[in-house]
Amino acid sequence: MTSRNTVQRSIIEDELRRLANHPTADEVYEAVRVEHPSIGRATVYRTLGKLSDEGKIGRVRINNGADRFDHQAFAHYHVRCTCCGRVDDVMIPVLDSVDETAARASGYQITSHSLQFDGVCPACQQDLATTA
Amino acid sequence: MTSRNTVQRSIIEDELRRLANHPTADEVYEAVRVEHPSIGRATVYRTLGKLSDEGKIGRVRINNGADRFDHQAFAHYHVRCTCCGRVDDVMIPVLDSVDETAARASGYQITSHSLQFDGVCPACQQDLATTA
DNA sequence: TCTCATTTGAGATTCAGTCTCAATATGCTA
DNA sequence: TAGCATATTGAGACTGAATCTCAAATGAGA
Repeated sequence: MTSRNTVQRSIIEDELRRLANHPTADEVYEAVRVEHPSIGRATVYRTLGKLSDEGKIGRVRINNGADRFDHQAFAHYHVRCTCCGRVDDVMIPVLDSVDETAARASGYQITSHSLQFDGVCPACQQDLATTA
Repeated sequence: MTSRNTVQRSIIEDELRRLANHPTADEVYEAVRVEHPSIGRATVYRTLGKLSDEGKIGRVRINNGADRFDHQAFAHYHVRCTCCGRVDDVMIPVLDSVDETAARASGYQITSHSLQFDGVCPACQQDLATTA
């Protein structure tokens, strides 16, 4: 018995799936609280962390901001809009070969890499264009 | 008059250059304090931030840890050892073309990307081999 | 040298996340 | 189906990193 199926765990999983678009742990917490006010903040943080360790969900580490969670578990990259903060998927092929290249260049045994883009989302591009 | 040459600023720059290997802001602060105990922590954080904004030094954002600063300003990637936490340079060519690819895939106007490797450094590989 | 906007230092504050620990709930065993 | 060992929860304290506030100090143009 290493991992138990608790009510909280499935509530949190469901909420993440419902929110769909890369919420922070705190956003999940607030969303969950609406229906289940007794759930604790630590539980949400703990559970999201555990689920991502188990590979059931993805965790997107944001430079200079709270981690975000992704109901899609498979490996893919992300962009963050530097204007509004939203985070989207970037569906380009995963760069497998860079790990090998980096290993040769550094002497490290590379276990993974993380690649994140910064940019301006379509909506903010629009806003900037009309404001200017 | 937008930016002044203060004593503190050059002390901090010198110390970063002396430390050479990707210290955190707090490590720079502690190092600076040895010779200049009156310098403030906020000043060190502020100054390192400003220098990196100006492009005079590099800032390495570490997943799940304090930012590190790099006296080398030109763009290059980094690896972090998951055992001992040290950070090293990865001297491989910068992937310019991914920005274009990501822009097409996402609709974002990409301004930059950050790529960070995780792995095991040569020293820790050695340790693991002898311990096992 | 005067003047004044920029910068500093000390400490409070924020933010994200983890830890503690008693109480609770899960699920194995009988 | 009850008993039990232990994993998990919830509340709030705590941590680490970084920023903010504001009075005092200081750089540099005039």
